[in-house]
Amino acid sequence: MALEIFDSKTGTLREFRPADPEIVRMYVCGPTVYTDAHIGHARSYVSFDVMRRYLELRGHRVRMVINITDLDDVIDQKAARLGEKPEVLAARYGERFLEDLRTLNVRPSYANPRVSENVPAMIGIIEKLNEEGYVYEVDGNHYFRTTLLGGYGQLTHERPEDLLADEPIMEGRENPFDFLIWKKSKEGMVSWDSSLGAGRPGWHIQCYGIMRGVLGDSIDIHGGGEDLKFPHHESNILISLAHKGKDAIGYHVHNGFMTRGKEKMSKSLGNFVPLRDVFERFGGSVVRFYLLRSHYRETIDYDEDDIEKAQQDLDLILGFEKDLKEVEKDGKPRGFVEEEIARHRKTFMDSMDNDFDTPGAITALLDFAGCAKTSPDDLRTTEARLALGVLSEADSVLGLTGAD
RNA sequence: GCCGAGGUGACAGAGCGGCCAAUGUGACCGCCUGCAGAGCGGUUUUGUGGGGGUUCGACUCCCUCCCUCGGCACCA
Repeated sequence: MALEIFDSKTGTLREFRPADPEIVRMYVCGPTVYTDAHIGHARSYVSFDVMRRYLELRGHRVRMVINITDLDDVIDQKAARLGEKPEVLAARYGERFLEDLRTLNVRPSYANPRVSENVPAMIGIIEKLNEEGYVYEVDGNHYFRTTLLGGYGQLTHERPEDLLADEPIMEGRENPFDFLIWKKSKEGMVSWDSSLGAGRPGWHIQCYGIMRGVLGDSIDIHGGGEDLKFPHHESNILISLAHKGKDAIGYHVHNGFMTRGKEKMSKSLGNFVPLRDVFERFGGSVVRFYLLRSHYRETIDYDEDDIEKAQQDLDLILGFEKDLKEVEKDGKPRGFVEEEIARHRKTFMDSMDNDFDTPGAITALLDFAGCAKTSPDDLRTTEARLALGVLSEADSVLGLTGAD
């Protein structure tokens, strides 16, 4: 069976075929680091980590990049409020974010580039776009001209006019979809020199610039939360069309949201759950397992009772593994036959092939553990070893152990 | 309004046309135990949002309606 991935752009499952069979390139939009991550962030990075791990189990080499957005107005604002330098504040939260990823047992990325470290590459792209007429200035700020290309709305599957709010925000722009690509420098802002004057790159070009700079001209998977589809990823596609004449993304993948009391977690509603609060009660492995009990595109309504259930399921699987290790050593009967082992492995892999269906994959493991208890056959050492091999594969994908 | 994703037992969550509506949790009953827990064995909930259609046969495909969540310019 072949791996199929749901591509947001086509809205369909598509068989996964990387541009370069040797190396799969993944780029996941990282957080803006002005505060600590919440459970929703964890969900996103765990989801993409599992994809990466599964691709690796299938024999691919994967270059996964999660960027860190350390240049942004909200960072500046918070830093000003605290009376510290924006770059210091961003560095601190950036480090804390990477710590959180480790706690969640997210495999180390190929790179975690900061926006601030990649500005020269972005300036190069912006200047080129400017020369080619894609950029115009309004009051010192520079905007990307979206109307030249058409094709806006590819990800959202909407006509641009339907995307408009009641009162389009113009701010002197030619078109409401045009976006800030170069923000002019002002007091307290970290800035760079360019042919467009002193300033810094806008959000959309930041991601695009890093992606191209670190991974090259062809990215297999571009991921992020579903809220990033519009306008962020939509704008990224436009930049790519202007810059290279095509959208260089193979598969646009978006994870679903965390809600709390059925409402989206957000700062304004005050219902977000800081990840570090969760870690006080539950280990990283458990939180991770909890998130993976739902498919990555489903909405998860945050519920600590469910985390406790996840803990129980996880204990069941880990207990099974422990039993197997004992059997492997002393041959105590406990068992099933080889066909059972192969069957459960197949279910696991088939589930993962189905757009990374981790709930199905986890079920296969629970079923595996259950059948081992009730089967009348004696388990031989060789079978224990086989079964442990399957669990080990599963663990390499789900990352059940090794965190905390 | 436009676009997207969904609606399966108490909860989570599979099923991709017949092989079981899976699996785990919960609850209940036993065994075990000085008690409890763990473990083991067993039992359990009028469960597939409504209505049409296709089919010998639909949770599974098609149409339609209802409902939920999300996006519509800060957002993972």
